[in-house]
Amino acid sequence: MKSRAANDPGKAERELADRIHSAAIHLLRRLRAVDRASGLSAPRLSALSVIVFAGPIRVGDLAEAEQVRPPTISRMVNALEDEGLVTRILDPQDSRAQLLQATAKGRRLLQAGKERRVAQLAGELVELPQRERRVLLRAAGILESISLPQGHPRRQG
Amino acid sequence: MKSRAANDPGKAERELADRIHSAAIHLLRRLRAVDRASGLSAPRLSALSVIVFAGPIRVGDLAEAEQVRPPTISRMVNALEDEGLVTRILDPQDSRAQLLQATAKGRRLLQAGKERRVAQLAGELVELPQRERRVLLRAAGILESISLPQGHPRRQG
DNA sequence: ATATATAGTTAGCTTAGCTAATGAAATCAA
DNA sequence: TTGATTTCATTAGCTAAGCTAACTATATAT
Repeated sequence: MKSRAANDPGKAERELADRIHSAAIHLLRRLRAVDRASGLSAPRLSALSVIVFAGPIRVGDLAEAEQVRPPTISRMVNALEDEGLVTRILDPQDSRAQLLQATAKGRRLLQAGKERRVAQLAGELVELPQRERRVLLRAAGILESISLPQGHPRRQG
Repeated sequence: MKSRAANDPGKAERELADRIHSAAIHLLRRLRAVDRASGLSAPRLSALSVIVFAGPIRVGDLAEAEQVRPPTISRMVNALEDEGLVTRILDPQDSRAQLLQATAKGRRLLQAGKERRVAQLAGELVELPQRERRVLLRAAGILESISLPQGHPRRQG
């Protein structure tokens, strides 16, 4: 009889992927609850996050990052602008385009929200033994490394 | 001079929490892209997932799990029912309430979607050395353990 | 028996998603 | 250098997803 891996190639990876996927979903589902305190909806908070960390960014690139169509982002940016969280500057390279930047208020709001999430999670982690925390730290590094496209050219957009 | 931890208690946990949080966000953001193939919107897919894995479940409990208000869920369930993905049965304990159950079609649709996500992630994991995959497997177990409320009574709903 | 609380839906609003069409600038062709 | 085509963003107009307030119906408590 052949080995398990030969009978079902990739089975171990799929089981691992399933576990990681499930853990990530449950983790973020729990943390999402504290975002109510930000006063922003989830889509706006997510868009603001991209603008803060990837900005200055073009409207179309933000739409792609958020996996929505440009008109959706266009209106969200208007709303964020009205709330004084984001400003637009003209793209010096291309005068059809604009670059989106977070304001100081936008950065503060996002930072506060992130700190609430992190504090909530940190409170859960504090009960873990040091050994397990080290495993989680290594895992975070590994997961971040596979999300970077460097080295492996992406084949699906 | 005092130790770092004494100067800033919980700093190590917050750094760890930040890394895990960030890794989970980026992971799920990437995987979300394959959900387009399901033909369902993200909110419906999420609700269906809860019904499949936690069902039979009451409408109000589903609303709480999804962190939305009952009217929002009420209409989503109607839509899922119209598509033949979910059915309602009367709660034998309480005739005001209903229990939601996924149909075979609903379970198949969700299962196919999950397999697409898992296959995508598994494809990324296959490039990792065995040692790192073992770290990820342990991390998944640790993360799942802290999300379980057993032992620690939850204080914030 | 009456009052109160709970489960879910309906009504009506705003926000978030989409496609199609438009305006304006960039790029390509001839 | 014009003219055609592509690209960036917005507008228009629709459906879906979020909310609160108000309602119906059943459960529970007085």
